Amino acid sequence: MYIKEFSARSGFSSDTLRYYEKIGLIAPPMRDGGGRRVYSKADLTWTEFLGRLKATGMGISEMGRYARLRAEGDQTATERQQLLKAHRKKVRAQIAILNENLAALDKKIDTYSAMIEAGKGERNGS
Amino acid sequence: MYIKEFSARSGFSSDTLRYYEKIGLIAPPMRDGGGRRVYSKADLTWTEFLGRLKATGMGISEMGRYARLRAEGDQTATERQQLLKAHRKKVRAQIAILNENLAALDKKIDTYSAMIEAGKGERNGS
DNA sequence: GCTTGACCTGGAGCGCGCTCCAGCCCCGAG
DNA sequence: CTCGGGGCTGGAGCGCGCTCCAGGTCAAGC
Repeated sequence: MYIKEFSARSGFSSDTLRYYEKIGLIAPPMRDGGGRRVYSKADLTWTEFLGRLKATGMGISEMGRYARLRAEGDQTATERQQLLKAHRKKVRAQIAILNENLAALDKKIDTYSAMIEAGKGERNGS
Repeated sequence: MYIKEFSARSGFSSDTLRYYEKIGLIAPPMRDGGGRRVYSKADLTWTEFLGRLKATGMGISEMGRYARLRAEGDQTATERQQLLKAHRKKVRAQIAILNENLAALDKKIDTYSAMIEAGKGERNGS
C-alpha cells in the first residue's frame, strides 16, 4: 500500500511517517517503479507497536534505541525485553499517578457540588 | 516564604513559578520591602492543585482558563466544575488507553521470554 | 563598607515532535 | 497529450512549556 493508505491505517500522518523513517524509527520501505514508498503488512505491525510505545509516553530517542536493537536481530532480544520492562515500570507509575490525581479531581468536583448547592437561593437573602 | 522555599515545596522551579505568574496561572504574590515575592500557604494550595492538573495532562491554556474563572469568584463555580468534569473524562480515557497498552506490553514481554528461552542452547546446534 | 548571594526583569533560546512548504516527478484518466 | 492528484526531497517553521541569561537591586553577615 502507498503512504496515504498506510497513514490512514497506522494513524500517523504521511509527514510523520517520512519523518520517522528519516530518523530511523521505521525501516525504509520498498519503492515502486516511480520511487514511491510501498508499505507491507509487516511495516504496519511494527508501526502499530511504535504507536503503543508512543501512547505510553516513550520518547523518540528511546523508540529509536529499540528500533536499532530490533534491526540487529535476535541476539538483542534480552536487551529489548529489558528496555520494555523498564518502560512498563514507568507506565505503571504513570497510571498510579493518574489514579491518585483522578481521586483528587473527584473530591474537588464534589466540593464544587456542595458549593453550588449552598449558593442556590442566596438570591432571596433569607 | 520566598521563592526558593516555595519552589522546593511546590515542585516547580523558580523560573517556572515566575513564568506561571507572567501568564496568569498564579496570582502575583505579595512582595517584601525589597520587591521580593513572598508566597502564602494559600498560594501553595493553589499551586499544588495546578500541579495535579498538569500531571493529568491539562495544557497551560486550559489551566489559564480555570485560573481566570477562579479569579472571577464564586459565581463561576458551575463553569469550573464543568471544566473539571470534562478534564476528568479525558483523564479516565487516558488511563484506559494506558491500561490497554500496558496489557499489550505485557504480552510482548512474554513473547520475548519465549524467544529468549527458545534461543538458549542453540550454541551447540543439536 | 564590602562581599555574597538570593532575587528581580525582559527577552532570547531550547528540546521535542512534528508540520508545512517549494519545487519537482510520475502516473492514470479523459 | 494534457491535466490533476499523489508522492518525493530537503529544509524551514511551529507550538508547547519551560529554561537560561545579562544586567541590575537589595539585604544580611563579616
